Amino acid sequence: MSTSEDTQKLDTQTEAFRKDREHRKRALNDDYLELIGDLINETGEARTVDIANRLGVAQPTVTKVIARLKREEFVISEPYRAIYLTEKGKLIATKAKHKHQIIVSFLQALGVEAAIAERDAEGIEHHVSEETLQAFVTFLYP
Amino acid sequence: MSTSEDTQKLDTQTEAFRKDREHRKRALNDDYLELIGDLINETGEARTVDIANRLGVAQPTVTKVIARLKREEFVISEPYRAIYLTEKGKLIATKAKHKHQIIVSFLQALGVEAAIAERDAEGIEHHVSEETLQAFVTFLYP
DNA sequence: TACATATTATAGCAAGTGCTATAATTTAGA
DNA sequence: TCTAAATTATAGCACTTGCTATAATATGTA
Repeated sequence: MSTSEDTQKLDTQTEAFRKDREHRKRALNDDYLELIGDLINETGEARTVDIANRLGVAQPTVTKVIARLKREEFVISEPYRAIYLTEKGKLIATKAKHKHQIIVSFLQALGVEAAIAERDAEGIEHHVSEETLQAFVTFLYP
Repeated sequence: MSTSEDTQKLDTQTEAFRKDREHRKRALNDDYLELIGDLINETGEARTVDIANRLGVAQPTVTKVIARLKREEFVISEPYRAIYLTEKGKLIATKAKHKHQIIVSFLQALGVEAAIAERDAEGIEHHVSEETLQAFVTFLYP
């Protein structure tokens, strides 16, 4: 392998690590926003206690993350009241849900069992590019 | 959907979130250990400065993570000296590299471009279960 | 050898997620 | 209504990854 190819590989890998760190940051946002969207669809509102239960996390942890999501204008909420999505938040929630569903379907189509597909999708979805997602869709609906 | 099925779904989802948080913790370890393994294979040793360059991160960040990996007995190193893997560390590095390669091959087989496959694999690999990995292998070598 | 350069370690900061304990507020039932 | 239960907010802890600035050590070269 030539020196320039080495450099190219280095850049590609370093870029991959950078992207991965970005994705890790966004992963939690996606999880929260998607879940808040689900709860609103199911019950009309997203309450702190329900978010905490579904995520399997303590309630003050949720409160703290919601405060950040509020700062960043992904959600709206008054003290002691339920949480709602802004338009910005809705967009992310919808995209995340869509991606999630495609990945679960894709894994199941490959023969992965439903519960495991669900578990893996939860982690994978935050790291799948548009291109790869498209490849999944093409595989599902050729 | 019945109440017990709802509960089942809740448990599955909560468990998925729990697993995801575990995986996020391990992801950084995997990245470091796999990279240290690569560097040792390529140059005989893993130096802090090289790890920092490849990850695209500042050198003191690497030093700090290495200190933790040392505490947890994944690596060995003397002050101002290079870093080496323990048996425990080697095991994880080898597994991670194996998984990484399968995922890259799989994505490319699906038609994803090489550089993108590499980027996505970097994130995905930490969240793919044994079962799903096996499904990838079966797809590659039916 | 001695000095300049490269590398590693340390200090100290910011921001984030996670926890428990406890205070404040809302909701629901007697 | 009024009180008990449920819910949310706050305080404060630990730990982690990231950073910059700078000190300590190692390496290579004149």
